[in-house]
Formats: sequence, C-alpha cells, structure tokens
Amino acid sequence: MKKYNPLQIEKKWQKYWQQKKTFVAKDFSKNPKKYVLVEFPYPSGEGLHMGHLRPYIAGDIYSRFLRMKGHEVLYPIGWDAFGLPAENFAIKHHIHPSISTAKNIKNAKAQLESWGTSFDWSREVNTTDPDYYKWTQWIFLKFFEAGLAYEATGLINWCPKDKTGLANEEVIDGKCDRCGTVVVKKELRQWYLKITAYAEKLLEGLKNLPEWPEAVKLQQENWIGKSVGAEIDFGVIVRSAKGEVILSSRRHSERVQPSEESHPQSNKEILRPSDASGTQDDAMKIKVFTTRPDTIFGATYMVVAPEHPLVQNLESRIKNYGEVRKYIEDVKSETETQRTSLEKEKTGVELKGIKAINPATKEEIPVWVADYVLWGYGTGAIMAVPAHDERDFEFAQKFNLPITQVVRPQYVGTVLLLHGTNGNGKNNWFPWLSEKLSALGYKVISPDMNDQGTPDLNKRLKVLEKYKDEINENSLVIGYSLGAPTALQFLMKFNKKIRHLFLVAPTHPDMDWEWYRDNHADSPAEAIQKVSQASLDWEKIRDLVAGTTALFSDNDEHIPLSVKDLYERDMQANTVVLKNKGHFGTSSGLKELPELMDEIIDSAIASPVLAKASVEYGTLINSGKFSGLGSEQAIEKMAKEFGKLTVQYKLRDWVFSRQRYWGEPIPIIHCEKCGIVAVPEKDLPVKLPEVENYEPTGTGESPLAAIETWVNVKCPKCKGPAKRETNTMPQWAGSSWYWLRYIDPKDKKVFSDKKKQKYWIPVDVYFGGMEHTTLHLLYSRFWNLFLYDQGLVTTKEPYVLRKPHGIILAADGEKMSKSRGNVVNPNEVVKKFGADTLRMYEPFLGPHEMTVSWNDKGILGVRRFLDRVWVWANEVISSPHAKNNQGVKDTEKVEKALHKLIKKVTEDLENMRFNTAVSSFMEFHNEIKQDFITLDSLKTFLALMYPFAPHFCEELYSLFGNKKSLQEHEWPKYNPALVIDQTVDVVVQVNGKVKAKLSIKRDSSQDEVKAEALVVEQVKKAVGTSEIKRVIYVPNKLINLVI
RNA sequence: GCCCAGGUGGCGGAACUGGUAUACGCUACAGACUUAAAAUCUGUCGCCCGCAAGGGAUUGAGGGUUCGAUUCCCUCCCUGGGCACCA
Repeated sequence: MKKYNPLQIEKKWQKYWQQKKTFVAKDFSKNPKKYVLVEFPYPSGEGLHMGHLRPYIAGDIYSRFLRMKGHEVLYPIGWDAFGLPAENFAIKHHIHPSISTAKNIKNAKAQLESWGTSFDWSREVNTTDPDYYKWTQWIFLKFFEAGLAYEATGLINWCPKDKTGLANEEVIDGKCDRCGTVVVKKELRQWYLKITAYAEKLLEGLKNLPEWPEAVKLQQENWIGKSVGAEIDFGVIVRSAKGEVILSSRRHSERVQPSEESHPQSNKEILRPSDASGTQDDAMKIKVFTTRPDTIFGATYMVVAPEHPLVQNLESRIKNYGEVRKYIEDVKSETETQRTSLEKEKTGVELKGIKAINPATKEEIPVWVADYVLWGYGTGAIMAVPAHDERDFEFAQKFNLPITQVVRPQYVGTVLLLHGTNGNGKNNWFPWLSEKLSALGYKVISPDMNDQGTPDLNKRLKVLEKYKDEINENSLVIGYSLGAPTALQFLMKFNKKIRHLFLVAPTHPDMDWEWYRDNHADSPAEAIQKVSQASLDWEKIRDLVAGTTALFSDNDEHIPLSVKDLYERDMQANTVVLKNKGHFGTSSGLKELPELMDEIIDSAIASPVLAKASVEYGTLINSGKFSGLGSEQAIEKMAKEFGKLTVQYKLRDWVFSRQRYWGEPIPIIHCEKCGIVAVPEKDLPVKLPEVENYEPTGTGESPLAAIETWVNVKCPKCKGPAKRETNTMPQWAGSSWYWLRYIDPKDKKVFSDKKKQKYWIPVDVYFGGMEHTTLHLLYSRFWNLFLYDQGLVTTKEPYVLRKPHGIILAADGEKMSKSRGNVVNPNEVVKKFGADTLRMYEPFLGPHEMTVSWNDKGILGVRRFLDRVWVWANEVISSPHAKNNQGVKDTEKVEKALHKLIKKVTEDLENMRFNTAVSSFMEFHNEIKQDFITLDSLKTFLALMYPFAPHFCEELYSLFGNKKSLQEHEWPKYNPALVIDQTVDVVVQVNGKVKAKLSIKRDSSQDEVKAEALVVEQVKKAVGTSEIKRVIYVPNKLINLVI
C-alpha cells in the first residue's frame, strides 16, 4: 500500500481533469442547468487569501455535488483586475499595470488550481482585457443614451491619499473604503450614473427574491432608504428696514429651473433669481420635503442647508450676510464626521431681513441656515416643527424659537376595560365609558373573563394574552374591582408601557368572599396578594405608566383601609386619588362616577407642557379645519392641500468617474461645438494608452489628461478638434455585468448572447461576502435591471439565491492582518496538509454564514481522518473478499449506517450545511471501521465524500480499476426502509426528568412502553408509591410519567 | 439612538417542526507499541458533591408558558455587523 501523499495525487488529478475537460460547461445541454457563481477575485500581488477560500470551496463542493446529481453546471471564474494596487505598483516600479496584473493572475490561477477547484477555465474573463472592457464601455454608452449617465460638477467624496473621487457606497465611517484615509468633500466635475432613477425598482425587486437572506435584503432596503412625504413650497418675503414688504413671492411667483451644476445629485428643484443682478424679480420660494405635512401648522421657522443657493441669491437682502457667510465657511471647513456628529450642539444663524410664509398659518416665520440640515437629502431645506421633531426641538430651545404643539400625542389608541369577579353584568357604567372613549377615537376592548365566582388570575391573563399586541404606549387600561389587580398583573407580565391607568374600586364588597375564606385570606389585601399569585412590583408599575394613574375608591365603609392604603401608598407618584364619592359597583354610584371620570380623562388627555418633542402620530389640534384629524389621514390631505405627495430616497446617484489611470476609459469625447459626444460603437474599445507616468495629478484630473496624443481627437460628429474624456470608470464597473459574459465569453458581436442567456440565466446561487451588499451587489442589480429594460437581458433579477459567508478570523479571534502577524496562508496549508484536508477543514470550522476562527491544531484532526480512511480503504480493496465481490454483503450495521449517511449528506449539501456533512463522514467511519464493507459500499462512501475531497476520492476510486472520473458517478440514493431503525431507544422520564432508557420495538404502543418502563429499577424508585396522573408518550422517542 | 445576526464544556462547534443537551473535531490525561521520542493505536475527559453507587445545578442573566424549553413569549446584559442630524 502506498502512503497517502496528497501533493502527488492532487497534481495528478488536477492534470487529469484539465486534460479531460471534466468541468467544461456545455451550452444548451439537455440536462437541467445550474449556474453557480462566486465573486471573481482581484489578482493582487499577495495572491489569494482565506477570504477567497471560503466561498470558492463552498461553491466548488456545491458544483461538484450538482454535477453528480445530473445537472449541467456552470462554475466560472475570472479576474476583476482594474484597481489601485496595480496602479500604485506601476507608479513605484514603472511597470505597466497590465504586466504586473498578468503575473498576478498567473499566480492566482495556479493557487486556485492547487485548491482543486472545478472552474470552467474555458470561460475565464478579465475586466482589463480590451475585448472585455469594450463591452463595459458599450453598456456605459447605453446608460448615456438613456440619459442615465450624466456629467455634473458637484461636491463629492474625495480621498486625498488615493487622489480620486469616491462613490457614496465607498465611504465607510467617513473614511475611504480602500485605504482608510478620512474622506474630504471636493467640488469636481464628475460622471454620475443615475441609480436613483432605479431606486424604486431596486426596492421592489427585493420582494421577488424569496431565497435571499433577510439580512441582505434589509441592508439594501435601508441603504435605498425610501420615505414618503410631501414637497411644500414656502413663500419668501423680504422687508425693508422700515418693515415694508419690498419683495414677496406672492407678487412674483416665477420659477427657475434647477441648476445641474450646483446640485447634480438629485432632481430637486431649486429656485433661483432669473436675473443674476438680483433686483425686483427675486421672487422665490423655499421648497421643503417633509414626512410630516400634518404638522405644518406647527412650523414656526425654516432652516436651509449651508449649501443652499438661497443664501447667495439673497446676498443683498440678508442684513447679516457677513455673519451668515462666516458661518457657512466654518461649516465647510469641518469634516463630514465632525459635522454630522450627534453629540455636537446645534448651531445656526438666522437670515435677518428674510421671512418665510407658512402656507398653512399664513404667518411670517424666520429663516435660518444651519448645518443640521443636509444639502444632500430632500430639498436641502426644511420646515421646522419643534414640537414634533427632536432636532427642531433642540434647535428651537437653544435659539428661543416658538414651539407650537399641533398634534396631540396619540391618546387615540386602545383601551383595555377589565371587569371584576362577576363579569357577566360588566358594569353599568361600562357602556357609558365605552361610548365616551370611542367618541374620542379609542378602540375599546372589554374581554369577557367571566370567572364564575372563582377568580383565577392565570385564566384571566390567558384571555388577555391575545390582546397584548394591541396595548401600547398610547393605551388606557381601566380595571374595576378584581380587574384592578388583573390590570396590574397584565402590565407586569407583558411589560406593557401604557399612557394612563385607572383603577376603580379596586376591590368590592360583592366579591366572592367565600372563595377568599376557602383560600385562607383574612383581608382583601391578602386576597389580592393571593389572587395575584405574585407580589406586585410597584416601582415597575410606576415606570410602565407614563401619564396619570387615577384611583377611584369606594366609600370607606365598603372598602377596608388596608387595600386603599396599599394602592395609595405605592402608586402615589403620579396618582390622583378620589375617594368617598359613592359606591361605584352599583347603580347608586353610577351618577358620581361618570362625572369623576370625565374630569380625570379630560385632564389626563389635555396637552401637557412639552418637555421634549413628541414625534408620534396623533390627533391634530391648533390646525384650523384639519384639527381633529388623525395624523395618518392628515398627512395625505394636507400634503395635497399645501403641496404634493412625493417620495425621497437616501440613495445617491453613483459617482462613476475616477481620476486614475488603471480603469476603463469613459468613452466620451468633448467637442467645443457639439458638446458631449459618445464614442461611436465602431470605435470601441477606447483603449488605455501606454504611458510613462501613472502618477495621479491630485488636481482632480486623471493622468490620462497629460497624454496629448491620446486626448486630442476629432469630434465624431463634426470632425472638428475635440478632447477625450480623461476620467476612468470605478472598480465596480467591470463586475457589474461579468456573470453575463461568462455565458458567452468570446462573442465579438454582442456582450452576451440572449439565446445563451435563456439557457443559463439567472444565476442559481451567488456566493460572496456581506461587505458587498450595498456595493457590488446593489450595483450589479442596477445594471441588470437597466439592461433588462433595454431588452438586453432576459431576467429582471440576476441572482436567485445569495449566499453570504462569515469571515475567517485568526486563531486568536482577531481579524487576520499582516500587522498582527496572524495571517494563515492557504498555500502553506496546502503544502503542509494537502488541498483535500483544507477543503474538508474549512467547512468543518462552522456554518458557512457564521464568523469562525481558524485553528492550526484543528486541521490536524481532519488530516488524521483522511489518513485513517486511506488505510482503511486500501485494506478493504486489497482484502480477499474484494477479489470475488459477488454475493458478498455488507453487515447490517454498515448497510444501515451507509444509507443514513447518504440521506444526511444529501440533505446537508442541498441546504449547504457543509460543516455537519463533514462530521457525518467521521461518525460513519468511527462506527463501521471494524465491520465488513463491500467494495460497492466503499465506492458509495467515496462518491459522497468526493465533492469535499475530490483528489483523495478519485485516487482511491481508481484503485478499484475504475477508469472514469468519480465526477461522472451518479449521486448515491438511499433506501428509505434502511434509514428507519426497527429497534428504538425510548427515554423514560418521571416528571420531566430522565430516569432510564429503553431499547424497544419500533412503534410500540403507549401501554407496552409504560409497562416496560415501570419494571426499571430507577423508574420504580422515582415513582414510588405515587399515583401516575398523566402519561405523555411520544412514539419512538419518549415517555413521560407525571406523578 | 435605530435595524440585523449571534451568546451552548478548556476551545471550534452539534441538537430536524419544543422531546436523551454537549454529536464531530481540538486540547488534556492514562495506557499500548518503542532503547527513546514523534507518529500511530486503545481508553478517559463539561461543572459541583461523593471512594463508589448515585445525586444536584447547568445552553449570557432574570422571569413566564409547558408534563417537558438551547428551541416559544417578556425584560435585561454582552459581542459582531449595518445605518445614523435622512426632515
């Protein structure tokens, strides 16, 4: 027997697969297709690392499994090779990036092969190949033609170290995603892709991705950040020193189109003076976006962002312009992080001499400029409603601006009305109360918890449980008699915060005293304790009630002092106590109670002085004809009345140009006469010129700008002198459509053939990292949706299932990094243990989507396992039985274990639970290694393990004399009958505690099992002389004797 | 602050729709083989009490539902990730 020598056999089989073209995917095969995609790597000088290994191994295992299941599997790979490291390397060593890239690709490819990956190399793509980026440029031109690629000057994120602009998605915590340098804002001419035009479609599309993880969808959803609201125009009025109106939007309501230059990123309308000299025609309005048009009557001032053009446009009218300009400049000098820091106190300056007119109240309100309003979102201006917005509230407090409440915090909610012991009658004041509260807009719930004379708190709570979700911070809870302790227990148990709590006659003389006496309660106080079954945590209850707690107690003669004291003492914090006012349980008290309640409810509901902004929905007050409406209704009505309903997204347009060399040139020509002209399709690709110097200029121009021979061209339209666009595309361009190229990588005529798309698209599984959720994954969905709209691709969504992976941490639980010196290099692991060990150990670390830690010792266990299997398999093959295989059978144990293994591994692979599949191989081998196994069964075992350890299994398989690759072996099927054991272990519990185990015939009856169980010493002892009250029997699993 | 994911022995982790918690692997310990070591093989191995038989507590903490909870419900704590003055 040869020793297991992974390096030798792995090379051998890698060569074999390559020669036999084992993994080449056939277009239009009759087999059902599966498209398994992994994010293609950037070929860096350091080679591929653990971060690549995880998805690639998973994809590989899964692909090999699917092929055996009879699928035509496309598992392609390529290179996302544009990017800064290659360019920086070029700057340092003056070697063209394509040369270093080619070298890195060669290394990475060798690495991938050494891992035993089953990629179809015949479809390899490279984003830096002109034959590839020709089509990237071509797609860009499609965007351009559709008006979705545009040029504009704007304040963008700029990385001072990389000397290039960045997309919003590339800025993490105010830092450059690539190098960690703090990003600054820079005014630059840029190309943008109008991803915002697809915001709604991208959001909608998520609904059609049921197989995507919720976390990924949520993250994209939050990133897109949709909010529905209204756009409302506020008129501006300018007064002279004497106070007379010299300019008003009421007289001049001329609108001017927005300026693309000043605000390219959204399609907001900005009003500008039509006459730059700024005279009588300075009529203008301030447009705001708000999600709360229902609060417009409370808008007591306005705020515009420092970048808002209004300030400049009204320069001559702003009396304190100097102060305003200084403030704006101070703000500009701050970094984004400083500016948006939440701890920072609010700052701002009033625009003196300017007033806005609140279209609802018609009042003149001041206009401020403050940095808490962002130019990038909405319209860059807000109506400030301090009463109902936390930020406005804070600002108003600081600058002493008026705060007007226009929404009564939503008392409109649910009322829980709880009756006492004999609930049948409910109480005769209940209907009165229900009516009153319903009229105020409450939903009244009065569940029937009829105790029939035996108050049982648990039963009551169970009845109440189904209403627990309806009770919230705006609710009133009213408990009468036993309903009072019930209410308290309900609040405690479900930790319900409510607004008001009213307790009426907390106990009652008509209560079932017999019951209390039977339960040895001498006093009502004790009775309450008994009924409650747990003592009340008064402190907690006080926390749960935000507003008033009112106690309506009976006449002293009817209610023992002890009970009243209990409530009064413990609830006093915010309690109103009303007593000696009658007997509320009977008709005699009926008159007084409504009066009292009226008083309390009215005072409780009346608006308190605002200590903080109340942001929740409610009922409108002080809002003219809208008063009385609920917020939700009011939002719609008032949006239409004062403006129009609109939608805003947090998503920004995609800054799509980089001021660097190593990227796809943007195929655009600037002509003095014709303006921006697309490079004609026949002239594509626009190739990168050879240059000496790759150094970025840092001025915001690409190094390409310096190459005159390349820059100067003839205009394709008028043949006059023109210049090429010198910006290049961002890293994310090439990867935004690469999966479409794999299916048709060599096509010269089209970027991706639609017939081939019909066979292969969509991608069935896409393995990749969580870090790309709002970058590549969003971008590529955008491109795909666009191409779909252009009729160029066949499905709306590119990926059916996204499978993210957790990161692999170093053994010390920290992230692997060179500076920590804890990096595990997969190359070295392959050298030391072999690729198959690596391929089995990596999934064995833990679930694919979970973060896991690498353990140098742990991998030894997997290698030992392979060594043992190697020896064992060789022994089986060379045993005398092997020679004459006919009529020989596995032992029963082996047969059963094998079929269970087939089931387990098949299910695990289908669900991509690779870690438990590996364990099950080990379990199987541990269990049957002493038993006799046939060659056929050994083959089955090898077939199951093949996706994980392909070289190892191929080698052993070939020792049988098999000429074919195991890849062509059919995936084993299990016999369902063999998976079921005829004898099962049944656990015997007494009162839920395990006392014994019985080995018993499958599907035995309860009586049989019980009889057997009672014979066991341990069980007998546990049961003793007690009577068995109940028996719970779960067939073939467990019997529980309750005594 | 808001939104996700997670918390199980000395460690990585198992446990299907509530039904034997700790599978599998690592580490550690003991034994066999060896002149010896490594490798390999065999066995033991979560915690507390006990010589043992056996008993007790235990899946971040507290509470609840249930005959029975790692699993369901409520509250709180911790870790990781995302968003964050988004009107």
